Amino acid sequence: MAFWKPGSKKPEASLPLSAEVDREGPGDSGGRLVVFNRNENLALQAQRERLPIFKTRDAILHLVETRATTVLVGQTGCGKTTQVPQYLVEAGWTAGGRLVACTQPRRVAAMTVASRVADEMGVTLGAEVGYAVRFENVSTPGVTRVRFCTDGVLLRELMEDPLLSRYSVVMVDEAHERSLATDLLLGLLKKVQRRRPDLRIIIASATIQAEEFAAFFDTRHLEPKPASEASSVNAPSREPGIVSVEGRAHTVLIHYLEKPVPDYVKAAVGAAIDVHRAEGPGDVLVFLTGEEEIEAAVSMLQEEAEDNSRRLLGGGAGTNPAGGPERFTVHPLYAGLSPAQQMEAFRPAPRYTRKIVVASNVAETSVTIEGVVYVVDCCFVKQKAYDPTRGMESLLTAEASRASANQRAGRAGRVRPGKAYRLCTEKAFRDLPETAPPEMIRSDLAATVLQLKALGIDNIMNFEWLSPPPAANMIKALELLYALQAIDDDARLTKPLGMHLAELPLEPQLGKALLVSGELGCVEEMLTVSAYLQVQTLWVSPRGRQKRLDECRDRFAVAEGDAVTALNIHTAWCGGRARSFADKNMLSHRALVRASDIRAQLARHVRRVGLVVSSAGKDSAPVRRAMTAGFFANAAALAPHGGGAEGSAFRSVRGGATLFIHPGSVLFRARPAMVVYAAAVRTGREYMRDVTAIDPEWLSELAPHFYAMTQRSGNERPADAAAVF
DNA sequence: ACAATCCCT
Repeated sequence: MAFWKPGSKKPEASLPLSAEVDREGPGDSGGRLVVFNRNENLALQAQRERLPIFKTRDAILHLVETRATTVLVGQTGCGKTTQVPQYLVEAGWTAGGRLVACTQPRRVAAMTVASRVADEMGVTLGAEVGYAVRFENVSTPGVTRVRFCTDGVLLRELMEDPLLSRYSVVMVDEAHERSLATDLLLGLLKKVQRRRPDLRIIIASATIQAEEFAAFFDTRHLEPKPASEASSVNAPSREPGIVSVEGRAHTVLIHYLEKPVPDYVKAAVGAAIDVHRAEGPGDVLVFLTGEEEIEAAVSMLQEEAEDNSRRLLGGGAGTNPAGGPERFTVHPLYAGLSPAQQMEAFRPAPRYTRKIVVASNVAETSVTIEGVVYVVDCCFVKQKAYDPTRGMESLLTAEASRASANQRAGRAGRVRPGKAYRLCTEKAFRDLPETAPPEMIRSDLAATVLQLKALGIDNIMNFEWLSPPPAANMIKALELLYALQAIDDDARLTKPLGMHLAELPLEPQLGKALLVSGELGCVEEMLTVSAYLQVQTLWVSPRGRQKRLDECRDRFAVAEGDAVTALNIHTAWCGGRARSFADKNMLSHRALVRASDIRAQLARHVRRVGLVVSSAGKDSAPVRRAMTAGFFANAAALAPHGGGAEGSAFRSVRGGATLFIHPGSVLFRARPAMVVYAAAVRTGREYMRDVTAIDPEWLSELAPHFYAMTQRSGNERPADAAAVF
């Protein structure tokens, strides 16, 4: 492997936090912390005390006691997620009926970590220890003391209880990931803390971002409280404390390329094969950016595996010079695969066989593959970007950050010391950005701004963002909300429309489409459409079965577009809700169940808002009118000459951009005169997804204010936006 | 000769 050069700094000094659940900890369960026979629990207690974090237990509790905010820096497997909430319980933070919250960016993490902690505390999940994720609230009012939840759930809770009055401590875990929800939550928590000095915040973060969080929460310069005020006597210091916990990960030796390579997919395949031939036992995890690359690499490796086993003839227990197996198997892993296909990548390899998993970013944070000792990293990621002038999100392949590459490398050090091979030179690596740009600054902000307004934050320009989004993104969001009549000329939330939109767990445009269905007499239908537009992978798409998929889709497809097609699917699915129905039609059973769950949740919201549930029966026009009333800003007209085999070209009504119908839409080959779309995304071309054919007349009828506004000056903005200029 | 990083209310 002459083309590899070991990194000059041997193991990475500090791998960032693993985003998954800390698994270190006592292996057994049972035993209880609130006990009458303490001896029973000695083994459990001893194991908890062996965790690296135990050494800093007192320091953590001291900081939480004396500081309003504590930043907790902890590496993979240090036990922070499972132990800190328990320390807080032991130290009395849940006395007097108060709760400790611990937020996670992902549902599975919230659920599994809650279950783990309940085991360690010897209580039933849902009693003293519970969790809350969308559709599932496993907790008991008055009994639950520690509550794990997604950060999205806590954000919603903030709308009902703006001071989070039930909580004594909120721990925001995996904060270094800088997801939109985490950033928003941290900004709001800072605000809450000003009115509730007793609220303690713990931010669990990777090393490189600890200072940034600490600086953000440092409020020593703000309004020193008069000494006469009783509450200030015991008020904690406004200077955040930082505490660092050592991890338990094994060292990972990093290798770099001596020279850059022109094709990283081929290079990744070559590196995986080199590792297989030269290294000892242990599975290989290869990071590439997306499905196309992954499938290409898998087929190359598959070919090699077949040649390889032909060469080996029988035998089966052969080893290479380093003692590694001679045989290997190959598995793709990305979120678009069905659960059954994903399982293949997790199943341990047969004896005398090495497993090579070629994965997307799912394997960086969301899931862990046991047994990985070698990582190959292409050092690229697919990253969302937002173009405010076009109101369009795009997905571009970008350089990975060093933090992300370190996280990937860390996947090799879970079971024993490992090795990581980066497909770039060491110099190129040093030039990579330290961290990825926070999601907040590259996202459509309409829903975020709406939520802030609903929380009474009227001047969003003055909101203390952890990373302020570009002004253009905020203006775009305000313009859209204004056009939807969710905010008025003074940029205040309208009543009741704006309020209701903020309460719905939908993007504002779709929320508007759902709310107007009351007047249009198609609430039943719009509940279904709204729910189906929320699920991403409705169709199963195994490679090489494109024809069959098209046939299946044609069974439900109608010329009115994807929304009306969803109605057909839902009606057919409701016939028996059978898995066999899903399989027969190449639909994802899981997605159908999820759509039904979302539909039920939306139905509850809609009833609370006072909509009378109505149905338009077989007439699709009201549904398409409702879609127009929500997505009028996303209208596009068939271009006179455009298009060919790649689909018809359209021109956006506002802006005149050239757009194509996404190949996944039922209207891909159709040529409707006018459409509205729920989302536009740029990959190679600019594509419209979730497309509905409409009557052009409807635009001026259902959104006169918007189209009149565009014609008059094209320039009118609500007050909040105007203030920037 | 057509497309899909990843999460979440």
